Amino acid sequence: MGKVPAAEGRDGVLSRAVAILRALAAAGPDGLRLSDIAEAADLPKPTALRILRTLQGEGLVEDGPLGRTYRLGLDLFCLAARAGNPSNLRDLGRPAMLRVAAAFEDTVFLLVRSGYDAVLIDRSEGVLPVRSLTGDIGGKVPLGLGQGSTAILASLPAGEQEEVVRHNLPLIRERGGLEETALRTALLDTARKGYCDVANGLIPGSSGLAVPIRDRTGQVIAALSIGTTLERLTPERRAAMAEMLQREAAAIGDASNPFDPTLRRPGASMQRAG
Amino acid sequence: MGKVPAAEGRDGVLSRAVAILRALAAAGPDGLRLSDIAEAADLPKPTALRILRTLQGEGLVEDGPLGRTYRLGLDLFCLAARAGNPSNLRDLGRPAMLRVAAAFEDTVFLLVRSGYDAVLIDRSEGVLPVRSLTGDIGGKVPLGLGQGSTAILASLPAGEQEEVVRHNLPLIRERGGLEETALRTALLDTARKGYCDVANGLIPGSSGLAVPIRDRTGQVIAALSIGTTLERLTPERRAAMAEMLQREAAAIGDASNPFDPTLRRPGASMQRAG
DNA sequence: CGATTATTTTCACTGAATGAAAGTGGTGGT
DNA sequence: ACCACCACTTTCATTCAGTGAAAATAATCG
Repeated sequence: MGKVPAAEGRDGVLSRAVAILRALAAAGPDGLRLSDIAEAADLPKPTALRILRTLQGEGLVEDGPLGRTYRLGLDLFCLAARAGNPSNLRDLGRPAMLRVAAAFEDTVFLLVRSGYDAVLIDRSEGVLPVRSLTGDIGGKVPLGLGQGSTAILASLPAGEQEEVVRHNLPLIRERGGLEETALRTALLDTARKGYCDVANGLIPGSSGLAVPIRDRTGQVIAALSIGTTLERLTPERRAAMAEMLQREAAAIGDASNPFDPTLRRPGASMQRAG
Repeated sequence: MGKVPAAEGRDGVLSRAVAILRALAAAGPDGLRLSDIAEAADLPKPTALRILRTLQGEGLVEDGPLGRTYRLGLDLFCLAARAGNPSNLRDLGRPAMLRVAAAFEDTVFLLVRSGYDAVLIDRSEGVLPVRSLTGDIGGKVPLGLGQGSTAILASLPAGEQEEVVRHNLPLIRERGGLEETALRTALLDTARKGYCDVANGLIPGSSGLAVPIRDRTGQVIAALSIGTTLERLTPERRAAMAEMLQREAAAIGDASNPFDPTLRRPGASMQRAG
């Protein structure tokens, strides 16, 4: 009869179903076979099968390309397309992104913070395809890896920033980002200038520039970022980009709803508005 | 007792949870209160609450902007970002879309068929923002409304096309599309030319051009579409666009996996591989 | 074709899910 | 300040949805 509040039970069909969905998401578009799913979600096969059938009935899962495989379905895509829009950021940001992309003909990214990560929620392509660290829309990067992500980290309150840095440093190092000293310098630099242009050159020749987006209470909620190449990032363009990004970011922040609990700190996961 | 196979039960926590997710998706980014959710999903409040809590624990649902509201969470967005990629179409299509967008500086859309509808699964913006019928990524249009959607419909086998037309005509008419005669003419015209440029002028001044994407078996699976304005659609540009779209669509189709069961006909919704 | 491995069905059991009812908290009217 | 109202939350006895071992069936491979 443990009434432990944080008893993150892995039982209940619902949690199991979500585990299956996660397993399918982790797999590619070719899908997974029942056995793989059962193993990945740590479920007996009959149970996995029953859940898959139900999900399939709901359209969230569909048959994969090769016979007897399963993958995430179109309905799930449609359903979730309207998710991940905290403070209406996606809608508010779209026009700004288009303007920036049109002005510089480079790719523009919109990232929101989620715990220790930043999630890419929108993108507007420029003339040349730029590879983003997050992979595609919906992808995550640890805060501190890449310009947008670093712009967010640099704008967090000191305590929170410290916690995130401590948590993410191993990940950042592992993925070829900055060392601790360089990262801390970059954070200070970003905070001072109001934009981030550290070349944590993960993709050789690539670079970018990002600014934090703050709501009206001053809390960082997102970042607006440009991805480009080193040679296109001339001093003049850099200045113009920084100026425009800051202007657009301010406009987005002003328009966003300040009363948004999505800025939950990573540590405190159970604040009830009691 | 009842062993009715098609007993699409609305019971089972899973189905109930999905009903709740659907309700939340239908609501805007401001979220819904418990009472509204319970009503929308046709569930008693305690049940709805319990499910919401579990979903929230999984990150699929989060607190809304105003106190005591719920909305779809970021995790759902991340999860589903990798869904809706039948035949790997999204990945295969991306480079083609970028090329087309760069060539004409107009917005490019990638639509896949889903039953009686077409779903927008990707978009690459041009210089001027074009409003798409589907709203945003993840949005649906009935087949036969808009160029991309019509390109798909025109390429279906006769019987299937007929069924879809009969099913969708009321919807199309209601939403300001073509009348039956005009639609049928447009379908023939599209099939003959290999691309669709009917100006079912839903958005005045807007127009576009679309081609079907067929897999190697010849089945239509998607459409590649350009959205532009009437004055930008000069005869020369139209010809160049049609040529390029057809070339790119053919390349995508050749690269796609032909053994994909996603081309399920709208009628047969319960084909079990027994 | 037979051996192996994956999928699916069956079924007796059980605890997860249920929802009526009671309790708590917050909001607005006077 | 008070009360009346409505929304949210907790409790708990009931029961049926979910479970998974085992067996049957189907696919795969050498």
